[in-house]
Amino acid sequence: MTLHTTMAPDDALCPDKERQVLNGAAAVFARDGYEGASMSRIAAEAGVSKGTLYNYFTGKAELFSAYVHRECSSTISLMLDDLARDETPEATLRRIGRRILEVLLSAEGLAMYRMVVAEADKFPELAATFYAAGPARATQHLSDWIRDMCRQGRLRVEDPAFAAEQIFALLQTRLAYERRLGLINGASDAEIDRVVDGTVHVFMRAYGA
Amino acid sequence: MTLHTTMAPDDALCPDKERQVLNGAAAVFARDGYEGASMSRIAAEAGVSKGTLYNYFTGKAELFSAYVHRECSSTISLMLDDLARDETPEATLRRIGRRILEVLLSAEGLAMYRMVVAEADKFPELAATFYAAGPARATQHLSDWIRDMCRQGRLRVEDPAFAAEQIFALLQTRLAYERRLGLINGASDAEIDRVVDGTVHVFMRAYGA
Amino acid sequence: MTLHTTMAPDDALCPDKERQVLNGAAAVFARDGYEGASMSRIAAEAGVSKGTLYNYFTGKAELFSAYVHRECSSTISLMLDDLARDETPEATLRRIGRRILEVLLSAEGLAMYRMVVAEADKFPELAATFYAAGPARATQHLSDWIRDMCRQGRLRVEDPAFAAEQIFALLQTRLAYERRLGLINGASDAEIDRVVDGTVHVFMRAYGA
Amino acid sequence: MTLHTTMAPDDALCPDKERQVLNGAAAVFARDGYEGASMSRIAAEAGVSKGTLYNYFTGKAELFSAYVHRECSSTISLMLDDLARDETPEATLRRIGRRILEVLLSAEGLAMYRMVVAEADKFPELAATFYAAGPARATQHLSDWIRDMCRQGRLRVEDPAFAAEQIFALLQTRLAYERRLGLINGASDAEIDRVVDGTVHVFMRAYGA
DNA sequence: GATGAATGAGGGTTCATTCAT
DNA sequence: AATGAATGAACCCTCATTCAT
Repeated sequence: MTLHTTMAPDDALCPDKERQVLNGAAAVFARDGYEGASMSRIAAEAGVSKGTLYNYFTGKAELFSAYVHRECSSTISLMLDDLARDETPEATLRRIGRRILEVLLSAEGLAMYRMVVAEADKFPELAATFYAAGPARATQHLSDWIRDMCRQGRLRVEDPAFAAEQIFALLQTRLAYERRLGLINGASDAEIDRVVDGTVHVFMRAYGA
Repeated sequence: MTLHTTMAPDDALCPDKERQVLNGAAAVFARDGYEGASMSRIAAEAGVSKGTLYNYFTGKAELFSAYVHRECSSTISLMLDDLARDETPEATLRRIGRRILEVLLSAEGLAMYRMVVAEADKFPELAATFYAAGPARATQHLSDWIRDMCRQGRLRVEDPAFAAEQIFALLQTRLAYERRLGLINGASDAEIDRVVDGTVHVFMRAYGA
Repeated sequence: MTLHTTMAPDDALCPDKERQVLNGAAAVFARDGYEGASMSRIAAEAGVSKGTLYNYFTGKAELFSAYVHRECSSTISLMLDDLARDETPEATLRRIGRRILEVLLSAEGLAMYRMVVAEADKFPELAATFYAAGPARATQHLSDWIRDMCRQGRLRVEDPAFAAEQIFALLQTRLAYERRLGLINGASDAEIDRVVDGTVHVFMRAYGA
Repeated sequence: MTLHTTMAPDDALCPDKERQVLNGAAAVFARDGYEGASMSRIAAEAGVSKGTLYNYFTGKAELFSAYVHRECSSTISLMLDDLARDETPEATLRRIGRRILEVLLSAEGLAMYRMVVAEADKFPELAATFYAAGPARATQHLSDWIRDMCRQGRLRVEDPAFAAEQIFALLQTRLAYERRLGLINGASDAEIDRVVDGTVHVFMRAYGA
């Protein structure tokens, strides 16, 4: 039973010192990676004692896993967007493509990708979770839309799932690749537009009705 | 003790105890990543003493750097292939695309990518080296070819460099992504063909004359 | 909430949540020893919270002390037996010797002995308590009996106290020693008889009238 | 860095920094027991760094094991003594009994006994080693002697092995028991004589020819 | 009286690195 | 040039204990 009065705002927060811990973990894991992170630094970052970490998670691995799961549920799912009806396929693709690319380029998306790729062998389950929450969901979304467009005669695609994955891949031209390698630290709107436009252009030429 | 003369065969090899060290480092780094690797294990794997490591490299970071540089010079450069003249652009693209994809899916290429992405913030120079030796070279190669094809009137491309990067991105549809996440451990020829064909198909539709 | 009245059956028990704690402590101490035991495990074993432990005992040391004292008052005192009158000294000695040996070989007696010996330097008072409750009482008992037998002319003993301690020592031939070292996990009736008979035999030959 | 010359005596010692470690371990284990000992304290006591401990032993358990084995090979084996021919059985028994008892009462013998009993469940192999090196060897020795005396017609014993164990048990009357419990810190010659004489007396009365 | 979240010191162990040989 | 013993900081984790609820 926690608090009584006057702490309404904390009420939604305080039961979750676990959240506090996870936030600290997120900051440190994102900065240092799994192996590079230390429980001491996480505790310091979270503003709790080292022991407290172990009151909520059985160890570093489980804390990492919880962090990845939470991030997959929240950040990554921002990728999805509504597919409005009354607009050209180009416009839809441009809008949703931009959304996806922005997530890929975001600090959270980048950190997630790096860690999950780096530790894929050690945490196969996390890689699967990440894949399901991110790329799989995005391409599924795109695939559904493609199928719809085909039905409307506005696209002609034999293998919508594969075509969706090609969109996803095309969005990772240049910017995403360079960002993952730390060669760039962000991207201007113009640069993003360039990639998205390139994706739309190629896709429509290849699959437009 | 007979030494130098009688060991001619070793002579070409032994001066490179450095190579021996690097081979050990390669095995351990590829398996455990940078943070996960230990100098002890590298020494053991290389069959030398721990001290010897420090006779050739100032520390773990430099050893890692040397390993990445070497790998970039050797393995990764396999990506390039001759661009024969008397064949269709499709055939050339298919051939070179396959070569690139095979490197991306190889154990060495995978390990390299994972490490360099994971440690990009800590070793920016290595990320740049990797990028230059791998993606940049491959896309440069493709770009030159595209420009040539345009001159021959067989392709129509406004921004050859960007189009080349799109090819590179399209080749990373599905297989490369899943491999990096450890969701698959390899790919059949048919699967590779599927991706390469998809790349060629989309590219030619988008940029064919 | 109905509380006190309706819980009469528990009433006799519950005041002794202390007992519950001690039972948990007994299980864990006996299994893990003093240093090896943890307050967490004791709380879990007892089915109470960790904090409750400190409501009844000031700390681990006092809890251990209380446990040892209780065990000394209960289990160990089983060693004593009536010394019937109308039977041969051999018969009495055999009966009481068997009783003592069985306690020494019991799980409780073994655990007690091990802990009290292991921590004798850290808990001198407990060693004294154990000694008083166990060996001292047993040998006192035997000593009284010997003196009685001497008075009746059935034994001839100069130093009854010492002779009693010799009985106690003789009972620890083989079985007790091996059990304490974990070389055996128990003893058959025949094995016990062998030791008891040997004790009686030697003692009567040495001190029989 | 230590020294160069003038340390000839250390020459036989210094190759064995392992010995230095073991000596530190001996001091700490003997004082604190296995669980109570800490690798930090052992390192400090040995005058080496904590890391050095792990250059010689894989961990605390192995270090403990090595210590017990060494102690068993050295200290404990002092128990044995020659059995001269031309003296009475009483004299022999008194001499060898005293030797055994002195070892049992020694600081090393005591520490060994306590630890090996306390950790018998965790290190069964060490308990067996201790038993073989100490009690088993002593009783075997006694048993051989008894058999010899029987052949000479000076003792009459049906089960020499068991009788030997009875001697061993009788020697542990009072002094050994109280010492193990920390009730006494040593024993005077007179006290030792008292126990040894008591042992000889009882044994000869029981088994003398 | 009972709880269990929070603590921080200390546990055993591994590490990259140094340096006398 | 090569060794590997030695180091001590830092690692992850467990502990006995406290205290607000």
